[in-house]
Amino acid sequence: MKEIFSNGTAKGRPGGEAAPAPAALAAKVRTLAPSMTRSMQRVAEAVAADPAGCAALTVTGLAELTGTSEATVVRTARLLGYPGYRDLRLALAGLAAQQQSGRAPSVTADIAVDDPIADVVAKLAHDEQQTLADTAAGLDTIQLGAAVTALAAARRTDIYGVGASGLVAQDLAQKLLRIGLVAHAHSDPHLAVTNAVQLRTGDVAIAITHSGSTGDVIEPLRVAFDRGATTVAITGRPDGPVSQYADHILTTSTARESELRPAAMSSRTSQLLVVDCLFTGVTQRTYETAAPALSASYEALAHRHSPRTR
Amino acid sequence: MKEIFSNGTAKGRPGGEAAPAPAALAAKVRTLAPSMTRSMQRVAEAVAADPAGCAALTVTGLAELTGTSEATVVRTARLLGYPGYRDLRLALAGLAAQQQSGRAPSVTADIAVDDPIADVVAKLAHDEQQTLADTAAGLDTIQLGAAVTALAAARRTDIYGVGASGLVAQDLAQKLLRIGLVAHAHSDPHLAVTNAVQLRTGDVAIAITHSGSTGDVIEPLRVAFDRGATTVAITGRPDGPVSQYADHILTTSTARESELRPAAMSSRTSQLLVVDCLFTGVTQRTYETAAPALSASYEALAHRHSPRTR
DNA sequence: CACCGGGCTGAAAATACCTTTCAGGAGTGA
DNA sequence: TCACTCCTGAAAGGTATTTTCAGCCCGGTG
Repeated sequence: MKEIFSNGTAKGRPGGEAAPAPAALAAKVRTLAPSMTRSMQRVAEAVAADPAGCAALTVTGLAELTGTSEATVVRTARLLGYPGYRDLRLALAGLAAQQQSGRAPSVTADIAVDDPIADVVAKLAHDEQQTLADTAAGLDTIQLGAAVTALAAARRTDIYGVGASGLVAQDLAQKLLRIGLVAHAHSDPHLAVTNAVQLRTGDVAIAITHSGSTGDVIEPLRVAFDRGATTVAITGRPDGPVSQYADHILTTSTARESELRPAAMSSRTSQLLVVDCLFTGVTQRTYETAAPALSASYEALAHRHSPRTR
Repeated sequence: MKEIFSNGTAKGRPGGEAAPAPAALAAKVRTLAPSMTRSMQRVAEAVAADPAGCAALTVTGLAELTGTSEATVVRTARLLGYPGYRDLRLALAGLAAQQQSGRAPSVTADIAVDDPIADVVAKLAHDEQQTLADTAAGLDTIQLGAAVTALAAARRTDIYGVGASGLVAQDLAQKLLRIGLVAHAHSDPHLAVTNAVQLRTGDVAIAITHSGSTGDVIEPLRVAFDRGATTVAITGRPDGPVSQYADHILTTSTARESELRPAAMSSRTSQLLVVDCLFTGVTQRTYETAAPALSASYEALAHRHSPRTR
């Protein structure tokens, strides 16, 4: 056709969308899995389970292996952020090579009801570490940078979260207050909406929801969006309803969950890392005012600690 | 040696030598270069010089780049031990990935004011992972087990925490409520004390304070202790004042902190891991009642999530 | 100097592979 | 039950890779 280097892959990154995903493929699979259809999940699963093996297969081979069709394989590759299967396969080969050299056994079984307490500690710690690594790998630094910029310049910031995410929202609010910003966390949906109405261009609204479809936080974000505020979504489902009102989307990773390890646990870890990144970014950006504010709040609290404990 | 099948097809000969060449590609190129024709040398040279770049090219692209033809590229790939160009390209992608991973930005360094956002993410994630590892290693499983036992049998549980630790306290309370226990988090010191008075033997009181000397949480713990309740302290300073009223002490780790990474950040991570361990332990211990309670709360919340996103 | 043969080379044909289209069909909500 | 949406795979349609083959360069030879 018109292209000379048709599939050339060209470094060109037009819209600046999903990253080609280097090593964070397993994480991406887990993040996107819920939004996949059954057949696509089968493909994604096979890919995540054995990158090296899949890299050796053609589209047809992988389709047969998973009992699906070539079309489905290509669709899955697209969903994972690649232009087509060819590129997914290249990435897979890279991943396989890394694993080969990395040699990480990490035999992490699920937590069982009869696990001794020491095993529980080890497994929980390991899982949370994994969640952190996945989140860091999957976080879009462009989006993050944009959110930081907006926060640093905001007249005021409203943060919405309910349930477990509500605590994360409060954590972020506490942090931002400490560096002299005007931030408030809302977990009451009604108050959140009534406050959102006050926002205007230049202000920032942040919605935190793992599922991406929590009506109670989507509604205030929508209001803020309509009022012209800069809106940010911190969610594990970037394709969820919340995203349609978000100027910037920060994706948290979705870790394996089980009965003894509810989603709320890993999503919280992931969300907090994102929150820390936002906070640190803003602190850097506004260092001149943030540093003295931090010191001041630190000193003010010193009095609350009784006898000095050396 | 003489040629096997001059220009014969000779579809792969498994039994022979021909290693697929993992990472020793540059070496192979040098070894085989003398036996190559001029055009093939040009191709081999390009491949050795920029594996990543070549991996992004199609056979046609690489032919143009080297000023040769597709046929020559394929011949070169064969000479290097691959069945065809496709496989050489996969190997190249793997090689590129390995090189890529080789350069890890000194992630252990402190966060600087002018660090690019990507470094901030990496460093924060790394630090939190470190904190988790430290906490898991330092946690006394005997004390933890004792605390779990007390919680599982408690008539009611009060949890005290202020500031950042207050959020952790709420997190624990939320979790315990979800498995059918009676738990409440207090961040108001006055209310905490008035509630503590209601506790009696068999009940549990938990104080969360990083410094170990936060008067606002020590006071209610003291009251609870005096009333005969089982008391637990989650603190980073096991030698602090809070410990004198604690039956069980769970130690959180104190990670390196800096201006851009206040203690509150790592202490929170550490505290949350301990909280998760407590929660999981209690869930195991009371599985018969906890499991249905968890399912029930999960289902109750499903309604709060708007349109199904599949 | 003319001729010849071997084998490198790239254009083009042939094939394998990847992508797109499209219609049937399962699942869902009314 | 019916209408509807959207998943799904078969097959058509394109690209990329591989193979074939004729031309050409080069050195050797009469």
